[in-house]
Amino acid sequence: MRRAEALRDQLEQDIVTGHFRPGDRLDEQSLAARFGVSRTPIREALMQLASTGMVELQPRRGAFVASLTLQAVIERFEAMAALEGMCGALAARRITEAQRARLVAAHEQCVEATRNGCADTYYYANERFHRTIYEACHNHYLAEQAGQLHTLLKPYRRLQLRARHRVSQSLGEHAMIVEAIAAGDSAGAEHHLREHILIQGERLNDFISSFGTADVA
Amino acid sequence: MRRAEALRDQLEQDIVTGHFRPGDRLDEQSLAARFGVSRTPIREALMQLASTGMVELQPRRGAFVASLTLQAVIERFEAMAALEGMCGALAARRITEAQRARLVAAHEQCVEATRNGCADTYYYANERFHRTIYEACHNHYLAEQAGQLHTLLKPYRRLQLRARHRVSQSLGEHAMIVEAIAAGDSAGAEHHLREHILIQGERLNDFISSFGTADVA
DNA sequence: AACAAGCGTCTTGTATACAAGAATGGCGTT
DNA sequence: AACGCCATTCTTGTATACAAGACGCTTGTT
Repeated sequence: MRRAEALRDQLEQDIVTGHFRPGDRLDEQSLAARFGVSRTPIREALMQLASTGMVELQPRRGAFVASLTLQAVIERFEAMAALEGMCGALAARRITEAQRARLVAAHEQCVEATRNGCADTYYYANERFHRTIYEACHNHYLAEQAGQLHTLLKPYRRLQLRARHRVSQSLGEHAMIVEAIAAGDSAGAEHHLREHILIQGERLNDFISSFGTADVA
Repeated sequence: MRRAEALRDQLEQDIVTGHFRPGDRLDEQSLAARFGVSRTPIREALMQLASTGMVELQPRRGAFVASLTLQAVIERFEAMAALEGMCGALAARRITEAQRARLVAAHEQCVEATRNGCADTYYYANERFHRTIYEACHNHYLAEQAGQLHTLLKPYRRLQLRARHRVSQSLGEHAMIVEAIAAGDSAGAEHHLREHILIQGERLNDFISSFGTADVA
């Protein structure tokens, strides 16, 4: 594998896990020293991350971990609703038997995790749930785009889950989504998935607004 | 402006206008020599184009003008339908008076151009029509993504217009879109826009299939 | 004659060197 | 003492040099 790609993945991990936080400056020289490489592959990795929206490049100023305003996050939730809704619509028509089984399993694991109050397990099951839908739409490009946004919005999704009754509501939405997809109800799957995403944006908005902070970081 | 950005724009133009054709190899050294710069900014420009999908980077093999298979093009039309549909839905609720006027004007110019059989004028009016909708959704990110796909699919859209009766059909679709957006009919705008895009993919499929070529290039 | 293996060349990937713009600190002025 | 300007220094942007993998050609063998 090219070093630049390995570095990209490593940096992405560092950002997602919070080692680097939104707004942090990503100094090329320090990163190069830390990873024991030259600035060249570092720059390449940063540019790739910039193209996914995880990093913001300011000309002649350097790279920063993307710090999205509430407005920007909501915009992305709206776009995500469109993409994921389409995934659902297509999945309802194209899902394979094996994928359907995996979707149901992931959903049940979500239910189980909620019953046990196990936040981490819920988180990963939820991840599998959505990734399965992406896969089931049998549109590589769409799956890729949706997955990218999914990753980008990860931290904000975690946040909105802390809104009152959000988890149990979310489970109900998942149930309707599973049902619609299993029934081959394209329009229903799309509708429920879209609302499922849009609600997340709205709940996040509520949650942030109640703290009065403009920046989600 | 950084040289890399200027080079990216120039290369994009060269690809869109057909100076470089799908599948063409983009040799770093030749490009560097042609533009009188070193390979470094060339590489940067190529990576940026790769992130938009206009260029494909094969590790250790080099850069090629993206040559999408029919399957890949259809996937992108589906994704585009999702994004543009959402643009329409939001535009129906958020469009300003000025934007509405521009939309109507662009539509009328499309009608006019068709009546005169002026393909180029139609093309640019159609461009304005769609760009106005992107703008009217008042979601910068969504507009950006939709615009990027719009650019990427440009050559394939031109192709499907050659299908029988496609232009006049397209005009009818535009009319319904304008009407829905003007009426604030969010669901209607979304539906008509989505179908408008999906049909393009289908007509393209018909058109290509009737020639029996697997590659759209 | 056809195919495979090895070598040479060419291209990409990475490192280093150099240039140009931005930030910061000190000094001077008010 | 505070504000502004200039110089220094640090960082990014670009050029060049070097390394390593891929392709093609030649040559030897079957």
